[in-house]
Amino acid sequence: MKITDKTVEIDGIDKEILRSLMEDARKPILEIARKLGISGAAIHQRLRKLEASGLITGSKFIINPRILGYTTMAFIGIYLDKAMRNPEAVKQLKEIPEVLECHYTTGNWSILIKLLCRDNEHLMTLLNHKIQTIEGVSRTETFISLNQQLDRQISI
Amino acid sequence: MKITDKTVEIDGIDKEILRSLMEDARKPILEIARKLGISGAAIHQRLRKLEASGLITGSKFIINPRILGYTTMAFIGIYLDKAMRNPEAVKQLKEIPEVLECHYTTGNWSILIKLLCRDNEHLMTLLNHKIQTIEGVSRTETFISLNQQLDRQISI
DNA sequence: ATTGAAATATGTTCGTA
DNA sequence: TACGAACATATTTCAAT
Repeated sequence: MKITDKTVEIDGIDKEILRSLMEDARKPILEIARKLGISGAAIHQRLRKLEASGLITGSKFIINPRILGYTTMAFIGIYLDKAMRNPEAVKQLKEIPEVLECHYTTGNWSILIKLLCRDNEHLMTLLNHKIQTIEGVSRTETFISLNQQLDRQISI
Repeated sequence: MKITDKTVEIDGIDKEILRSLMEDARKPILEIARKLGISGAAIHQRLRKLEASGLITGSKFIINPRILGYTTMAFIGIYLDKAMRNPEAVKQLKEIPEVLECHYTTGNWSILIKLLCRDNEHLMTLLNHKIQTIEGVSRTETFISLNQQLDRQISI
């Protein structure tokens, strides 16, 4: 990742295009073009510009993990006993597929992770056998998400 | 949201389709079809089935907030002084566009939120003027993400 | 930056196996 | 489920403004 990113100016039409595609990545460009009253070619060119600027980083299908039996989301604050071992600990955390996010944070912990597992038993197994066993991990604090009320990107 | 979701069985071809589209929602179905050696119509039919099952919930363009000047991500644990006021507090949190996630959690806090702001000053303004001022919020604990190492969906 | 038109590629439906 | 063919749309490029 770059150390610095150049910020970019976007106008109202760019915003409309982005809002449409952030909501549904497969919405046809021509449909957006008709809605905005400009040509498909214009949208196409603006999208190329937005991609070149680095603002658009890709697109994803979003799946509902519950349908696969993953119903328990949790946040775990991790205390590491030596700062030197942080990169190695993070490397091992990344290898756990249930770990979805991993942040170095200010505050009490060295690291905060978000993870998604099947149920509480699965969570406990991960904690005992995959996370607590990482060298340098001295202690963890677990917060189970009882109910996620919101999940969105930044508003444009 | 439904109280219960029926879990679903998916085969290896479904997984390949999903993996392709979770990585790039605009990848042409026909391209996936060629890669897997089956017809486009078959993929189309499988996608309809996966949508009907609720496993696919949509698709999104992913944008890089840094390009818009949003560089500071933080987690905030919120103590609420009366459980009765939780729904109203959550409602007000949702109205803050910088709040990306909001979870009821076990543990010390009533609520954990994830938010994205321009810089530390913006974060402080949000805390003082938008979050601490919500009725029922007694105390907050802020953890700034110094570096996000990982951001992904569940692996299929 | 935007347009329309042309060329290419994809999405979608349907009858059949 | 999967296929292929037929049809409808969308993407992409380009010369012109």
